[in-house]
Amino acid sequence: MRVSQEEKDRSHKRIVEAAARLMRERGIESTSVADVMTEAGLTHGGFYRHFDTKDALTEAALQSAFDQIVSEFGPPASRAPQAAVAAFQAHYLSTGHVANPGLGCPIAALVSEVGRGSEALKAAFGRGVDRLVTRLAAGMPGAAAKRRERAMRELAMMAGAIMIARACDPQTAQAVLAACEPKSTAP
Amino acid sequence: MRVSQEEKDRSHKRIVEAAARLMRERGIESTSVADVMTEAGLTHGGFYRHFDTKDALTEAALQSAFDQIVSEFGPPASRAPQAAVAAFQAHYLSTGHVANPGLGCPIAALVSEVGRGSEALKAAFGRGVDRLVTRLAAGMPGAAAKRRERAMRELAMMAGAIMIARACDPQTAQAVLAACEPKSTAP
DNA sequence: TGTACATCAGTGAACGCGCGTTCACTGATGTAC
DNA sequence: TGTACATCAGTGAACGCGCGTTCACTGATGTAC
Repeated sequence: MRVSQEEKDRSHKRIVEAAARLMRERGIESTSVADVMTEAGLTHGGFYRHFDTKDALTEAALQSAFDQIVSEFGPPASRAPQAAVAAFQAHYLSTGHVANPGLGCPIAALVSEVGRGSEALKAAFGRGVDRLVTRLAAGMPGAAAKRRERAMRELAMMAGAIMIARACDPQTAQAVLAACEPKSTAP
Repeated sequence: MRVSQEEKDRSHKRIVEAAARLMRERGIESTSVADVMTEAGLTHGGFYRHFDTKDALTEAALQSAFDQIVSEFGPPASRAPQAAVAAFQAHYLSTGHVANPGLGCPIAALVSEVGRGSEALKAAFGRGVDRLVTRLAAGMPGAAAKRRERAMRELAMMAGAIMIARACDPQTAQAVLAACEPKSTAP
């Protein structure tokens, strides 16, 4: 039974958001099209009215996950970018983030599988990384010329720490998080 | 046709090493038992004379990959641990490492999938991380008490950088590697 | 505004395929005498 | 040292299962008049 255009748009959004969450939780390969459709309240057959292939869904889900994490910075015109970055880092390096990949950083959740994926997927990932680095760089201390570099270093370390924490026993996980916490912002 | 014990031992080693390489290249899930056995010069049916399950092979492969990367440090009694760490870091953050995951760091290649794996797998991974951190810490500058923490930070950053470089377009990849290179060892 | 009809979102069965694992079989190895 | 036999590493066909994708079908939506 055909549904209205608005209803279809709502279904589309639910599908993408379900995929963004499930893929971060279980990995891209381990998330089936049928799982995503069930989570979206639909049956698997209707999937191909929304996407040509699972790959296309993966790209949309990746984009959606980056949108979400970038939006957690708050509006870009914020008056206190350094405070925003500090809050982001504290939130990022939390045990909550380790335990809940489904709503967490897409880099920490999907980077490996994207690295083995299509060029289109890598391009989308690169764009997401770029957006995140730009927001981080805006709140970095030090010379403007070096802020972007520093933001990349911080992001690599934070994402690495979360992934390692997820892949180890709780004790080692805690040690990694503690080691990577920002202490003072350099003398 | 039954083969000698020594022949079986050689087969076993070939299976584990093929798995360690293929799993780092393609990921654990995307590496089939049949692929591994073919690579080892055998047929898939014989696999279960060596391992009870694919999970058991994965654990052995992980161990083997960590053995390999730790051994690249050279003998532990080395007189120049700081130089060994500097060489390790330069080698780690190279484009060659980005392009060849099969013989590279198991953290950078497998951390995500291990994070979704069994507790046994995580325990093996944690042990590997520990060994690597210990070797790195021995060559870290600064107070002894802080060396281990610093080694963990460096390892998280280096592994994060390699993974991000693998998942982006070549241009972004190069920028990440450049940003994470050690410059000077602090004043 | 009302009617007739084409469109198409969603359903659920079906497809071909690759996977991990099992199994009957082969024949060289290892062991008991 | 030589013989008889049990063991078992490796082979290749087969299994059941879940996957991405296709398809015929349904009936409400959207459009043309």
